Amino acid sequence: MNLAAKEFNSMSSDFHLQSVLVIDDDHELTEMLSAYLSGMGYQVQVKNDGEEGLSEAISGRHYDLILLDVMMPKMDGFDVLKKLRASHSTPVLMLTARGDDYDRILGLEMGADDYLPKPFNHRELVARIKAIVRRHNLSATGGAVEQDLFVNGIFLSPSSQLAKVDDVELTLTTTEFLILRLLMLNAAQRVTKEEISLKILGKPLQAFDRSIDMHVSNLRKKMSAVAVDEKIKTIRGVGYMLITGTH
Amino acid sequence: MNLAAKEFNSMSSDFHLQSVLVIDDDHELTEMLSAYLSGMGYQVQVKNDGEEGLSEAISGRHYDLILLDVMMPKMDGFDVLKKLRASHSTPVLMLTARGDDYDRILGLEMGADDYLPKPFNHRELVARIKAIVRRHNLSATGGAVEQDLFVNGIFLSPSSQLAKVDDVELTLTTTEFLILRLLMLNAAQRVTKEEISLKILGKPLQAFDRSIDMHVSNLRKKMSAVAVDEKIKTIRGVGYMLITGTH
DNA sequence: AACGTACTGTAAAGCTTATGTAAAGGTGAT
DNA sequence: ATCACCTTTACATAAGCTTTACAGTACGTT
Repeated sequence: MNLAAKEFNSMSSDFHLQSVLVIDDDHELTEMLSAYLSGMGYQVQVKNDGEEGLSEAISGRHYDLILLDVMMPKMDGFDVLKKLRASHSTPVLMLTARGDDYDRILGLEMGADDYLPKPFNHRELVARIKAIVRRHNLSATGGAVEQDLFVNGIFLSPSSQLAKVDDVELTLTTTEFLILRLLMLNAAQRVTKEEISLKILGKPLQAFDRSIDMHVSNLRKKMSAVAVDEKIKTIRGVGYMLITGTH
Repeated sequence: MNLAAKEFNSMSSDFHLQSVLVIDDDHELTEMLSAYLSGMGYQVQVKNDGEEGLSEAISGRHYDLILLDVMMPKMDGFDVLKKLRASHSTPVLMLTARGDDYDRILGLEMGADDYLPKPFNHRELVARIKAIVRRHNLSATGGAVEQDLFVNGIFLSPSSQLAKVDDVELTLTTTEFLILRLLMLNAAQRVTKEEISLKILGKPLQAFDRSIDMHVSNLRKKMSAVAVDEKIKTIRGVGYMLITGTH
């Protein structure tokens, strides 16, 4: 599972965006993080010092992820993390600046899920978030059960990440699985590439970006090896749509 | 009607920018950009240094897009972007020259909506502008659900981009779909070609431009293959009108 | 009624851009 | 280091928008 997994979990049960708490005293950085993550559809809360950040983190409000700076006045990231871990197991991604005490970072096993050295670009950030959310979801299995889907001969079982077409099992990658699921959840409705990119790949669709086309192409190839009829329709200039067959 | 226009914009594949701010100290380039963008019907404002550019950007005047050079004297593009982001979320396309500080670009990557390395050609510029505006418009209208329409035996479902005439499904292009939709939203009312051109094609109607006639012609051809009665009436010298049948 | 003009219908050609996909390249996980 | 997978590149193809060309039509004028 990747970044989209959480969002896609909540899509089936309840429409509630993934929420992220950003704790960093660098206003420029938090502005940019906020803009970027909001652009990805997440609800973002920003706190610009450790104390405020901690009280927000343990306020009772739910966060799916906390981005936590190490170097901050008053209470630094390690202190925040220590106090937070006393009561919460929220995933934490630590943001470390060059020059931070690497021995301390490496030596301490305080429960941060990962470390991301500054400066970082959005690709690195997305990759780390994916990794964290995946790990966290693996251990937190008790949550909402996702419904199996069955549309036009395609069977999807999210709990086992199993896909069958006409009773033949397919081997899909996680991304392929999630795209197929998004299309099935919106069967017979247009799904834009922008939406797919944001929800599944976790990044805005860039000009000349062909990766979604490739995933869809691979999906089609795998499905057509089993069933003859077209399952995914192209809507030129817009995106894709799952064919329901009930026209 | 305003509402309809807004609704329809959210599904149009092409968006018409109103105003663009260009911030670059290269006079030659800004003149070229200004000429080119003006030629496309946009209102273009040019500032040739970072400070002026920033104050213009936050002056209160609305801009749909800012083209921002990285390398400038006094205040460079990153500084402008940082200060701008403190209060504005205007889409920004950064223009980066080879030799710009690549680490910095990576580190601050998430502040801008896209980067365009110089030198660039017009096609690439247009493609990236489109991508940015499309993204921006999507997040602005993302949740809006568009209503199905049913007029005179024609059924339109925007969510599936499906059109049926007398229960027979039609295969329409996006432009045809949008024109039909505009006519249905204004059923039994005259819709000028000028309006169709502006709203659907995103450009003013030019002399001798026959493309709308062609789209309507194609629409009629597809519909008449299914239903015998005329659905679209020509209003000579004005435009077209959807016939309601109840007259 | 005949004529002229401007507009419209539409087939066909031209042109631009989006898409499909193989192959190469890159990246994180193991 | 290897693997699995995601992304980018490159090119052929398809889709569809626009232009061209010409025939037909409305409509006012003579």
